[in-house]
Amino acid sequence: MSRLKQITEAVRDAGSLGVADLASLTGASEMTIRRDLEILAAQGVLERYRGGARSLLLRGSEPPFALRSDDNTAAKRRIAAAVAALIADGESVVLDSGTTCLEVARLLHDRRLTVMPLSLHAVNALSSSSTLTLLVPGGRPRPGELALTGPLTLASLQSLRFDTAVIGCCGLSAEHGLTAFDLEDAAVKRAAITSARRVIAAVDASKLTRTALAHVAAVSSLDAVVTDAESAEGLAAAGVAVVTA
Amino acid sequence: MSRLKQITEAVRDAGSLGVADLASLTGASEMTIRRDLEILAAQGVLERYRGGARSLLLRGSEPPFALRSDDNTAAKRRIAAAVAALIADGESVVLDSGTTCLEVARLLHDRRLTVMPLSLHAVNALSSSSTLTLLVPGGRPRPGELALTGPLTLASLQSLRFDTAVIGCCGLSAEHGLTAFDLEDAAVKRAAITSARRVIAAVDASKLTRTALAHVAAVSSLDAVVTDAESAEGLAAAGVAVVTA
DNA sequence: CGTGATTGAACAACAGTGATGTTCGAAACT
DNA sequence: AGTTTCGAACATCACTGTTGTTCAATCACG
Repeated sequence: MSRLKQITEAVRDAGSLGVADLASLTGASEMTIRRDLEILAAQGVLERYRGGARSLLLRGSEPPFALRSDDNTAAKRRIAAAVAALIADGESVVLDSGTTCLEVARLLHDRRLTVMPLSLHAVNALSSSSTLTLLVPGGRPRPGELALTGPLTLASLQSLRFDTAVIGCCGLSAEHGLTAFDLEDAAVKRAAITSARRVIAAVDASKLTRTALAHVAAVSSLDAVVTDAESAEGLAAAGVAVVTA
Repeated sequence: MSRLKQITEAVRDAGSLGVADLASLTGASEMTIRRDLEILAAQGVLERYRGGARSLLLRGSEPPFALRSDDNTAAKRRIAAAVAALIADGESVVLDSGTTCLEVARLLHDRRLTVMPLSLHAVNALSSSSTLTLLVPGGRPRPGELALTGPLTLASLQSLRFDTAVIGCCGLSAEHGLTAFDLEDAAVKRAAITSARRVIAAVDASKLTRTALAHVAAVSSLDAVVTDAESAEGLAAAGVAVVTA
């Protein structure tokens, strides 16, 4: 586990912690801790005060992108591979934001497709491809996440029709459907689902036990769920094709 | 001068050249030349054949972004600084593609502005800013240049009104006005100019002696021209404020 | 179909970059 | 005023990316 994540979690659990505490916890020098705190403060994870830092992470919010990106990479890669296998050459695809979908983007780099990613991370991963047609939606990128949101994004989606939408999410359950932490993100995901003929959700096991604030769509609007969890009976019962990666 | 640019120009001037020729010309090993040719072929600069490469650069087209980006940096920085000085805090700015405008983007990173860049390079340069409101236009990024073009870009521009447009160009003269190499780019530039109250052109001296294929706008639609050239009387006579950086 | 030239994969050497620790003067809190 | 904390500057180290070398495979041409 990276030191930044270790610090983030320690500060979150304790509410606030001193620089010396974090130095002895991580084994790094105090100077390094200060540099880390500066980075994390810039990401909005915590707030510095003289001698230490206090957490800014609310319950029900998400740790920032940079800290999630190398979480569970093995599972994400497996899920992403299964999603990529469901997509046929020549299709047009709208690709949601988030770390799992970013892995999907990497696997699509050399395919022959039309792709509209909903985050700048995925745009960057794909912008060097010479085989696919890359479409960038308009919008305001949320800091860190770089997920595109707002009226420009919605307008871009509404003017197009895709074969497939690949949606990541923060929570998924048969009862509450697809949920997201961010309200604007939820609106974008909804627009992406509406503009696609087929909807694939890419969901790692941890998401199946969680429900986030904003409702995106009912399970019935999904065509397939790709997951690494074995226990997805609830979803299968709701009439969705469950693909286990 | 970088070896890649040296190779590009040598091959362009000779039409085609052998690997051994390029190795002795640059002083690098043949293996390195082969690796360079692979890179340049991927950029569409040239075409490889067994034993050498032949140029694909047409007269009237532009060398790719990666090769222009560290050309004349000193002049570009000066021009960019003068442009940035013309922009007041709180303004909304649409920022054209190209290497000069990318320098402007870098200088705007910590300002309090609303900025819509027309190339992904500038988007990336600005996406880590916490002070400015970044708007991404939709569109299809042109390979290498990463300039956004197409109907999505035009729609994004048409739905907004900016205080200032900062336009780079490929050619500028009192007689032929502002010109660009790429037709789609020209349409985007035109839309940017239309959607802004004030138009600033950022033009290094080499552009003032050139005219490119696509007409963008007459000199009279510009409010100011920022350049490093001394001899801009023609433009001043046409009624434009000329700022010498 | 053979022969010589060309290619690219694999490895080694090297330089440039980024991360970490240490020191020390300046700033901040008590 | 005294103590603590902070961050700039420099040294060190690991790592990454670039270059060169070697060699087996491939290609073009006679």
